Amino acid sequence: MLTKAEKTKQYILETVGPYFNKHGYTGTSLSDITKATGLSKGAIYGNFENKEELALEAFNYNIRQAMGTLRAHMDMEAPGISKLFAITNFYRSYYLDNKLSGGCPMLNMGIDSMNHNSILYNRVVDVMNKLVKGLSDLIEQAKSEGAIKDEIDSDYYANQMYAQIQGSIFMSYMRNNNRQMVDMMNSIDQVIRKELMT
Amino acid sequence: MLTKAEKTKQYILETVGPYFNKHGYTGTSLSDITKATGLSKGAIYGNFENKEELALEAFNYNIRQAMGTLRAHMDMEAPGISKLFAITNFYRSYYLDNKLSGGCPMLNMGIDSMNHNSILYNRVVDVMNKLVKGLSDLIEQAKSEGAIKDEIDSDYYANQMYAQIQGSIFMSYMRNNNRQMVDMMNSIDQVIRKELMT
DNA sequence: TTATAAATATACCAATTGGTATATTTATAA
DNA sequence: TTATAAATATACCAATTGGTATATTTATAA
Repeated sequence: MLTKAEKTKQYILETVGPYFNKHGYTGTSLSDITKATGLSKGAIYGNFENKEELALEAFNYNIRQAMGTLRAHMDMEAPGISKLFAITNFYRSYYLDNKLSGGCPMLNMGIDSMNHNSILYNRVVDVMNKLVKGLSDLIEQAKSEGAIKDEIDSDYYANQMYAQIQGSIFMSYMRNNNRQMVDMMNSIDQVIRKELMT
Repeated sequence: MLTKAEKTKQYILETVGPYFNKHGYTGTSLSDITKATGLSKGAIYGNFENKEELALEAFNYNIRQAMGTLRAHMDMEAPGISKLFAITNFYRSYYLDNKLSGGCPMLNMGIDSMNHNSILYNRVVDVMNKLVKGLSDLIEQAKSEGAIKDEIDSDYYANQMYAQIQGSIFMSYMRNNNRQMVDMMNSIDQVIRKELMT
């Protein structure tokens, strides 16, 4: 069972996560935090060492939220190639899924923390590398299952795909329109079918 | 000849542009600005109405800086197809060219202003649409010159390219490495050659 | 039920925020 | 050279910043 403090901590992260995602690190003040949570500074500082630690844990929470359904899907037993298509499909609704919580935490926190806060920045880079590695591993799996050509450079394609995903996320959020993400996912699917698959 | 105030205004924008680009709107304080310029608040507020107007003009300055060499190139008389390749070539050195000034103003200001400052945000979207339109027009030009197939949807490809460019910018800045941008520009060149060209 | 520990609220801190009114300095035209 | 206009510096403002020490409240085990 969760202690009271653990519940409070969880509640703070849930409440404050979207706020940090929308407004960034310096854009979120302690008074924003106390106002949004209805808690006092005592409660905040009793559960988190300082604003930076709170922001870091809020980012981790945001990533879990944004990636939630995908991660569960990936842990299931299934062919690599079908998981690849599940990923593009996941991103087809990504814009709408994350609109209310302020957009893509990777993009938001990456840009916000660059030149600014190395702890948060390094965490973003770390998550990015893990996500790309996950993509690369899937391509390798599909290769070993005979669905994707042996000569395909999985790292290269994983990086290209992630760049295309992030670029389309950026444009969709700028234009307040899902269109670019759908177009890009269709395009990635086509590359998988025409260039990668056996 | 420039008046003293005009020179000062220019000097402020040059000095403060990279600062806003690196640290964002809320991350740049008036005291940062006076410290960086060596000028007083009187000088700042004598030349700009408020912090927001200064940030907007600094963004415009940053865009001009980042796009400078490209714009001149585009205004010259040349076949559309060669201008398209000039664009991918321009972005091959974009990461390094804009590293010192704090990265891509579109990406930085877009994310910084989203949910936060509608004037700056709208300006980013406006510039984005103009840049994509420019790409689309080039494809159309190349079509009329017989270099690109008639059935190609120029708007679609222009949007795809811009998303790919921005995504690779993001990854390159996160990883502090030009690699992703070069790979992506090569990939775009290939699409132009294999899918678009006659 | 009570003593103690855990959790939260309150009151306060110096430093900084964006901005303004006014004083002072610097440029310009006659 | 001087009067005036333009430009910049200074001194000040209330509000807000992240953070802390301590008081108070709430949960927990005996």
